[in-house]
Amino acid sequence: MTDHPPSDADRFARARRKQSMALLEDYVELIGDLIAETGEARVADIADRMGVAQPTATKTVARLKREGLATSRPYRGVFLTEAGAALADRVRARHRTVVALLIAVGVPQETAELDAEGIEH
Amino acid sequence: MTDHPPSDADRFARARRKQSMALLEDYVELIGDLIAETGEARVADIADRMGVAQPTATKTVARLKREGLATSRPYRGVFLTEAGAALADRVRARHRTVVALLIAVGVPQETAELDAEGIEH
DNA sequence: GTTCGTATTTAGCCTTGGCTATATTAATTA
DNA sequence: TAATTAATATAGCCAAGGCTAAATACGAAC
Repeated sequence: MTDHPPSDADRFARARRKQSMALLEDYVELIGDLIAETGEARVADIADRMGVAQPTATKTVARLKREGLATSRPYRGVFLTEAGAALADRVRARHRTVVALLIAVGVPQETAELDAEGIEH
Repeated sequence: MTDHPPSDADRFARARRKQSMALLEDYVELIGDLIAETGEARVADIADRMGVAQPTATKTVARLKREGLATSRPYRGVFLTEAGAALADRVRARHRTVVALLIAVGVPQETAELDAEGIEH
């Protein structure tokens, strides 16, 4: 046993769980980018890049902290924990892999870049 | 103007909107399947196939009705409107296209079937 | 024609991910 | 240093998509 063929229900449930991680991954990756690019990740920049109001970013950062992926000092920047940085690396690696795969398969580079994010999740 | 390169924010916003349609599409497709297979789409069957509690299915069906995609008579089955049936057709067509594309690219059939749903959204 | 079991709905709660408006804190500049 | 501005945080709202428990309607069987 324990090798049922996956039912619709199973697959939908899995998809829901995946999707719930996706936003956290986006945030963690973006925070890593911002720190790399500008030396710090401010909530305002995160909100701007995510296309979201600033309080929304604050709230999601709070969630990242709850999940042990980030830390922050009030009115100071946001920082990744080791777990957060590791996750950001994994996400970035996956991103590169998917883009490479799409290009290998003949998708134009620009399109590949745009589509990769969607496909990963 | 109006041809900015799409910013991160734009892309994330678009992704969010897409994703908000995805569940409705799944429901509509499933309802179409159930009607085709068994002659009717009962809430209990929908809930079961979606891997969700019955009240959750009821609530989503209510949303489908609000969006003009389905109708239902209390304690009777759920039916697709013309718009709903059209959407189901589009979703199904897209599904076939994606699977075909994956197979053409060398993905084993089983994997293709499983991955298609994720990739479409 | 009641009664009983099953299907459906309703009520009420939770989390996520948005928002706006309003504090509050930090930084800058006069 | 004091005042102003900009950044962050808090409060409180909304909809979606989950859930469980309780009420209600239907259909069947007696």
